[in-house]
Amino acid sequence: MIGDPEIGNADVMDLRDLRSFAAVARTGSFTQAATDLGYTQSAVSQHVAALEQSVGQSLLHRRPVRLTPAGRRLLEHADHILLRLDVARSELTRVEQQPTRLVVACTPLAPIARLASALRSTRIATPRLQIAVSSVDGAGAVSAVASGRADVALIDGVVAPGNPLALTDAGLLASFSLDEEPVAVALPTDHPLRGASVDLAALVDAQWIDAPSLSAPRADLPGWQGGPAGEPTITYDGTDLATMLALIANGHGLAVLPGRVVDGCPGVRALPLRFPSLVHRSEILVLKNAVDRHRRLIDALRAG
Amino acid sequence: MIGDPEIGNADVMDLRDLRSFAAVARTGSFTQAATDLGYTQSAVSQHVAALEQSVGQSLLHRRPVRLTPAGRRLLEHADHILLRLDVARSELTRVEQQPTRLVVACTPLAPIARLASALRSTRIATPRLQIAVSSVDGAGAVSAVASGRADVALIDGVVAPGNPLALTDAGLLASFSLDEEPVAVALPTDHPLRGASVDLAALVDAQWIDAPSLSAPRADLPGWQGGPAGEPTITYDGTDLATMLALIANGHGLAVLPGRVVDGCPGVRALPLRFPSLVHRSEILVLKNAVDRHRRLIDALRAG
DNA sequence: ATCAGTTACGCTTGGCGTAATGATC
DNA sequence: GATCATTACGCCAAGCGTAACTGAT
Repeated sequence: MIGDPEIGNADVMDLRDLRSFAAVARTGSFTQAATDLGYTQSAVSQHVAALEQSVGQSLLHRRPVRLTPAGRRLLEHADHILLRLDVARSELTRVEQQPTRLVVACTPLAPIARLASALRSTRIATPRLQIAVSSVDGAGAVSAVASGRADVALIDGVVAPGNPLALTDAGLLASFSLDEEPVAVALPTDHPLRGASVDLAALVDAQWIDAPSLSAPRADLPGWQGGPAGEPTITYDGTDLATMLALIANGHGLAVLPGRVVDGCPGVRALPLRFPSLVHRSEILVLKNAVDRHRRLIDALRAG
Repeated sequence: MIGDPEIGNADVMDLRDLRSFAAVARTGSFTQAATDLGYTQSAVSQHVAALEQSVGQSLLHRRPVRLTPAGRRLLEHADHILLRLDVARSELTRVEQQPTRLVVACTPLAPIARLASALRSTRIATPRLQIAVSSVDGAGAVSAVASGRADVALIDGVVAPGNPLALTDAGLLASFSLDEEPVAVALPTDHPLRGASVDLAALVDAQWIDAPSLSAPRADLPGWQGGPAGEPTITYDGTDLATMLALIANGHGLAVLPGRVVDGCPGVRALPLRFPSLVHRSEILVLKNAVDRHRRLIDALRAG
């Protein structure tokens, strides 16, 4: 019967399974997901197995762990669901705390200076107000805001001009563009490449440093097409910009970074990107519910 | 730690609890929800209790069963989550069935005739194609499409002109406007009220027939303000339009209905509504994923 | 007194961890 | 052989139903 929604839905797809699946997909490892969630590898394995049986399809290739097409589809839903669950929980457990604490989640290259001046100009920063800043990746920022661990997030990323940052949003978050600044390829000063600007395509064969915690990995850059498989890439997993620049200065590889942070750094020079046209964009992220509450801060930030 | 989404989320809010809670909120009864879901009243009671303990708040007033403010907030999230879960499941369990069967969920006053002619004109109705039509309410139609029990839904409702029908959508459904036609107050032919048209406000004290399965109850009409509590109202729970019109013709009460279905019916006349300005709107509802698959049908329906 | 939701209680099952097994590099 | 996922198994607890209980009409 079409109109009867309940019969036959007995199999309700456990949320623990979904959470474990999402964690495995995110980390690429059953072991890592298990420690993240406080489970045993065994438990996570059982969760994913249960989920796969429940939907009747394989969701993950093992060894290496990668999503199947079905897994990719499910993950999108799972992310939305888990995010909304976070929001629901944080909405309901909201202790009506007086607004003496503003928690801001930031990605490493987000414009924290703007935040500081915005707080000053709006006089939000009364003595009774505390600010906690913590480096998180984009997904972490979304999660932090959704779950109420942070009130707002300042996030950044490299995208085509005018495009919003790509986030898993379930229609619950509002984001406001703060800033778009030029990006450049960061090179050692003694690098042979000269000229006023450069095509990314001209550098496919170069050695790159991916710093996924600091900036989008090269493969995720908009307009980046494949490139030859197996070309060497160094990965730096930290969030320290100085370290990253030092690695570049010492010839370990190149990276795409906002020009601002490269300029004036010894041993490194920035070569503006000609194509594809990219910008380093910053956004402020707030729960839709909370937009009004943070209106003044948002406006001050947007005003610059 | 802000950036670590996983620690402390141990309490994952069981989906069964959420489902039971939503069912209770929908039906207004623990007992009814239990039978709908195939549980015992006791189990549903435990589910809701567990959920309330989990969020630390009362979600439902009992006796009569009604949502608390916190419950209302949670229900919105729960509906979205359960809907998305339905979509996820139906996406993954999609048997790659050849398109020989088109299942259409319809609300009682939806323009099925248009569907028939659209099918003829697009020649979708080849011999190998079957059509199943079943009456469902708006929420049922959403659920039917989300879970894949129906491919498309034809839904109707009374709204202010130009406004979409209100549905719990998690950003997964696409709806297309088909039609807006005038609504009228249906009266017995011998009713004393005369004139070319009528204000709803002039009829607050009249006897009404609410037919929630057939049309929006009066209290849900846009622009309906409260009205005196306790005025008598008859309820007809069926979906049969002829019965409804017979009730009106026999003086049991008035109702707001699309003018089209009233005109020409013996014993009943339609008085156009002057204020508030309302229309009977029809929409076609499809999973966003499936819009392309059903493009021709949608276009044909919209063309009229 | 009846109806509806809650609480008590026992039983079953599901889900976890430990540990052994298997596969892949 | 090391690493990582799966399977086996036992144990505990979560969750269900039955049935007694409570309160409201």
